[in-house]
Amino acid sequence: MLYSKSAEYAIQAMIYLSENKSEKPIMISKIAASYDIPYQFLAKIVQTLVKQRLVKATRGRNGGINLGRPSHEIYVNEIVHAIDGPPPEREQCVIGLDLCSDETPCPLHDKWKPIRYKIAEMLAGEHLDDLAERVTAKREKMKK
Amino acid sequence: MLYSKSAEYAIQAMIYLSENKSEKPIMISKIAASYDIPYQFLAKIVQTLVKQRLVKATRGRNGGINLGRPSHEIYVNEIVHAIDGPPPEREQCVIGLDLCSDETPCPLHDKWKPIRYKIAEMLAGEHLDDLAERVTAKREKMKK
DNA sequence: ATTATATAGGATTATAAGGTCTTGTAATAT
DNA sequence: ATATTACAAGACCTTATAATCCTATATAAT
Repeated sequence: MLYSKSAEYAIQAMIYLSENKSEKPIMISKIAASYDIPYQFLAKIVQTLVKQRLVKATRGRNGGINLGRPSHEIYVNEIVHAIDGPPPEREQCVIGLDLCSDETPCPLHDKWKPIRYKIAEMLAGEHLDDLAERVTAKREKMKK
Repeated sequence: MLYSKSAEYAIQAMIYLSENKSEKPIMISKIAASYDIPYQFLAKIVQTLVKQRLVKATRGRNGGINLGRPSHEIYVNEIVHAIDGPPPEREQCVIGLDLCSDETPCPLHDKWKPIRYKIAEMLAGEHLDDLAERVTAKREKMKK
């Protein structure tokens, strides 16, 4: 809906890294198993994250991946853009009408614009530390 | 984003019908040309709209299509559901976490829920008459 | 009746996203 | 040194959406 399946997996993987902070690298296969993501596919996604410096990879025995930066400095929209590419320059019209803009708005324009803004705000306002914390809290709650 | 390309074309076509109200049927090819939609593709989409009774088709010479009901009684979400199928029973989590619900919310849950509601509200609140009127107004504005 | 014209609909192709397979390469424990 | 382990990366397969092709069928004008 808001991003591709790949980006979704990337977010999940990075939440995992954030939850399991450790000096030692964490294996991609472990993350894949934990979130039930196809291993090979996640490995590919991680390659992109590495190139974008969102995660650091350590090769070889005892290798794995770590966050590229502290978890409170990584925001969800960064992950999405790293995987799905940057957002379009000119936001496109909801009903695909050419020449739709603030000056000549399409019929849904005025209702859609604030919603689109809210979405961007949501993704830009959440950092990994936040997410991981709440996932952990959720796990606790579910044990009961 | 909110619906498939097919649904987008369907909305455009029905706006056209709403703008050009007439007793006589309007040709699919004319609509396709007007909105730059691949003709054969639109024809196929229209077949579905006909089955769902959102438009009425008249075959043969001088044939074409008309709205199935008055334009002020047709809402955008009906068109979307007719083409893309009905919305899922259980709304799915934004970051794809299983077991995400109001009771055990995922990290983005509280921010996403009201946005999702706004979107549904937007699509359910706009009827064709409204849209067509504004498209017409827009055309006028652009002439200047 | 015949012909032109428009939708109906099955079969097929194109493209992109999602997912798998296989081999290469770096690091380290032995 | 060498075997093992884990990421890197290219080629390939699968599925869904988007788009096209071709023929059938209905209808109205001639």
